Amino acid sequence: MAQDIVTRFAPSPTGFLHIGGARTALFNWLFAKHAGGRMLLRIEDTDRARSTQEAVDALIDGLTWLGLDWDGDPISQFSRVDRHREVVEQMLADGTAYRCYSTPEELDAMREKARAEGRPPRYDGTWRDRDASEAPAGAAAVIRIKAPREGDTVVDDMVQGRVVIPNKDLDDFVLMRSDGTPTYMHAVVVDDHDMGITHIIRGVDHLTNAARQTLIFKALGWDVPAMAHIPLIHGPDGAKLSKRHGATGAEAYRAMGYLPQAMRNYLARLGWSHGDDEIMALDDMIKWFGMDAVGQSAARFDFKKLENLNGHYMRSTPDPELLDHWKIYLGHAENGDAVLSWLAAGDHENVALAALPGLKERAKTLVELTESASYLWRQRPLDTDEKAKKILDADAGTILGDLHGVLSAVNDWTAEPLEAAVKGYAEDKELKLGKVAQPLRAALTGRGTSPGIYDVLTALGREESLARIQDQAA
RNA sequence: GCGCCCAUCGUCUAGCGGUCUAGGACGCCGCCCUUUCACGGCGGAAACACGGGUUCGAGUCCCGUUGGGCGUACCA
Repeated sequence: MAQDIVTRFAPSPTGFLHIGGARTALFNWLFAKHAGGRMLLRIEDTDRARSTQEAVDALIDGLTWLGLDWDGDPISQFSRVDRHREVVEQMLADGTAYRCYSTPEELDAMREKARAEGRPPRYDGTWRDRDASEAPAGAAAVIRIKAPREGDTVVDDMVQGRVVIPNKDLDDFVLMRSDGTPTYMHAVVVDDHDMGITHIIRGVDHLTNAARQTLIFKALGWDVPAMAHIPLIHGPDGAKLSKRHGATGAEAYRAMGYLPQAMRNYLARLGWSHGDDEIMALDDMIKWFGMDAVGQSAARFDFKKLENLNGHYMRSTPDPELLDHWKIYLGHAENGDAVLSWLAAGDHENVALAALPGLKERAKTLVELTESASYLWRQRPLDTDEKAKKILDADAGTILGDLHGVLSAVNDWTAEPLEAAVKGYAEDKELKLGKVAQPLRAALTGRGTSPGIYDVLTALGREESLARIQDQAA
């Protein structure tokens, strides 16, 4: 048996689960599942200012919603500072790291000079070989790695291939700040090593970091994990996905009425493919996933395709399950509470369940589903102001269609005559009665397209009403 | 500036030297189904960034150009 595969998702708590991060998590998850390995979760919270509990909760909330689980407890990087320090001490002792007393001003001057001379703005190694006795009294030092100045550092990447970075472009970067806290670069290496990570899967924006981290691994004499740097997700305009593109957090997609299974499928296909397969069951994704089929170019986010995929999952998700997702959505939607309390009352869940088959057929998102289901809880009759709105018949067809809606709008079939139901629906939708009656007749005589009418009545135990309606139609 | 990465229809992609007059999906257009919408079915327009090589043969390999992206912190 080969060594167990261990991947990790290591986000920094920014207040939400970035959609790019979500895909990184998904790839890590799929890769681990595919290999029967584990995925660990590590919170990169060394930046104390940004690392609030809420931010961490938001991360976990996003992952949970997407159905991405991890093994063991989330690990706080910050909690491991003692170990990070210990390793740096070791490097100091080994001579693979050294103290640097250059001031920020000196560093700035250094970079400026280098840039002016057309060289990469790097630390010039002023303190690289100086003796500690030369240190200015009382000055706080930073600890830098003593990186090789000749040769190249090679990153053998599962996605990017063999990437060669000249060492002269990788300076003696900082491992430990003057306040004694580790930098990201150092903490990542120590943690990945200690956590037994075998495969690092993250965005290409870390590719150069991969070279720097390789230097640390080597300085410590540790094995370098396998790496896979996946391409980034760009906005529809081709620029890096950012706030100005609108939704960048997973929770925003939840609030827009997308299903987690649709998100997973969409995200998986962004940068990864399996022949011509578009819609994939989770089990298939796990079975098929592999880094060799991950592309190398950035992908633009396409809402239309996501929407289409979502429509597919809306239709194919079993009603009880869809109802659960709907409730989750409502819990995060603008006016979801009102609907949620309606659902909680009486046997409204059953009413909703009965209406779902017809409703989900034409809704692409849970937002649309909520909208088209509104006849279920709207107060009737409408107040006069609302009635006063012009009763249009121009786009009548657009709105009525759903005969199944007409029928399920009736709260009590035996008490309320069909005419009242139809009238209520027409009023709801601001339609002329005739416009509703016409297709209703068609449906009742079996020529209509609306599928749910008989099913709903049956589901509601209204066989009696059904018979009556059919009589009436005849 | 320097380093690295990328480049097939509008978008996501298939393609791993000949089977490519380049396939699929979304979107778009038309037709059918349907007295609405949606779903579904059928059909259509739509791409190998450019220039050099290598080769009998290049979307596929190499180089350059152009265009994008990432990195270049005592941020992660």
